[in-house]
Amino acid sequence: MAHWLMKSEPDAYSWQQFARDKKSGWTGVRNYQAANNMKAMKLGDTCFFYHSNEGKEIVGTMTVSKLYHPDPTDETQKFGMVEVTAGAPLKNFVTLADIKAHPVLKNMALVKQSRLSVSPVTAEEAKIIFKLGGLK
DNA sequence: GCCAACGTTGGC
DNA sequence: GCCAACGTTGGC
Repeated sequence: MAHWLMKSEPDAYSWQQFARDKKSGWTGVRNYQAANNMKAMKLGDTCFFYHSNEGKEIVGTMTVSKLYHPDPTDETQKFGMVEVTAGAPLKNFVTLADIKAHPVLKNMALVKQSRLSVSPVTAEEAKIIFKLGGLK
């Protein structure tokens, strides 16, 4: 089971809103690398919800509930989307500062490729995030 | 608000 | 196919 991290600016779409919606189509990705990562997702994969700009922290989990398919909001029809279902909020948010201070997490794609909005998370990284986040 | 990083576009 | 110009993301 793979793990991923997906970013959203809370001004645009927050975790709080997502938790109310229960599930959401992840539209608006216009970057090939991010789209390729979504293409690689399988049903049931776990994703971390990261608040970019405001907050800069991992706030919750979600699972992939619909595979990659065309994004109707993309007029060029080049990019797709997945649907994700809300999981649990982290008990303790894992901040970017926490991540950068951690010997393992500091090598996350999130840090290395700061502009990539959908990035892979290794099994080891996921385990640490769950632990720091107070889950499992 | 600034700016570094980086992806995309378009002229040649 | 190269590369300069430009736009966007996102941390600080």
